[in-house]
Amino acid sequence: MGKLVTEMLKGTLEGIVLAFLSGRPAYGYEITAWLREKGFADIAEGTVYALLIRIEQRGLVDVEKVPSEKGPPRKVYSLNAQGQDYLEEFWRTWSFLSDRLAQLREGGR
Amino acid sequence: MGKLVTEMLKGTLEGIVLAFLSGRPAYGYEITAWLREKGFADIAEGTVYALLIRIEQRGLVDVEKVPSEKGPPRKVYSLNAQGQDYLEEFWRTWSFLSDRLAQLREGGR
DNA sequence: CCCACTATTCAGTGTTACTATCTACTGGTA
DNA sequence: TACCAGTAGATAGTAACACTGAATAGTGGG
Repeated sequence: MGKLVTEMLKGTLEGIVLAFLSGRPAYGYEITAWLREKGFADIAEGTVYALLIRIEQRGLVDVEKVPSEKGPPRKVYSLNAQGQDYLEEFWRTWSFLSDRLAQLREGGR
Repeated sequence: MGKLVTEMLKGTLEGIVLAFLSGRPAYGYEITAWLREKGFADIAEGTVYALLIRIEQRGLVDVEKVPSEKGPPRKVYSLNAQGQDYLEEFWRTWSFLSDRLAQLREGGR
């Protein structure tokens, strides 16, 4: 979609991935494929892996290495309690921003 | 509000300011005050001025220097045709992202 | 044996918002 | 007079994040 969405994704992509992980554990390659399918066609794989490492280092997810039938072992990420808390705060912040924008869009002062 | 909203604002703040300018021309100090009032309490003034310079250089706004009764002259920004186009594309991109997030929030697949 | 697919990592880049500070002009007040 | 608060804008340096492009590694098929 271009540069615009790239900038908007900053801070948001993290929430998107965490929200996905709140549904079920998943590994990087899988998450990338899901994003592509969902219309985020141009999100680079490298971006997702970097993000996963970041949220792991912040202690928002637990990681388990699982052997794969095809290719190298998968790193399966699952949202932990701290991640849940963070996700809730993400939704609060998103709501705030989203509300402001909606108001602004309707010629709101 | 903290780091979360800071990251989310990347790419969005620009749209917010452009949307405001689509209503009427305004100058930096005024925009900052309006943002504060609207709940974006911790947006630094420097951030707004830097953003205005950016959108000016991209040709999205016209600028006029207007003397002020109090303090140095104001730089009044108004959205031009190119800015209008850009704003529309901003809203399209925002809608896309916003829809995805809404879907995801309702336990969407 | 090489290629396609799966799966992850990493170095280097660009954009954006933040912090902190500086300049500059007006009016009020000690 | 000297200083300060309020108005108005500019700028240098920093941190965070997504992107590009390439490398590595394992499996199975032509």
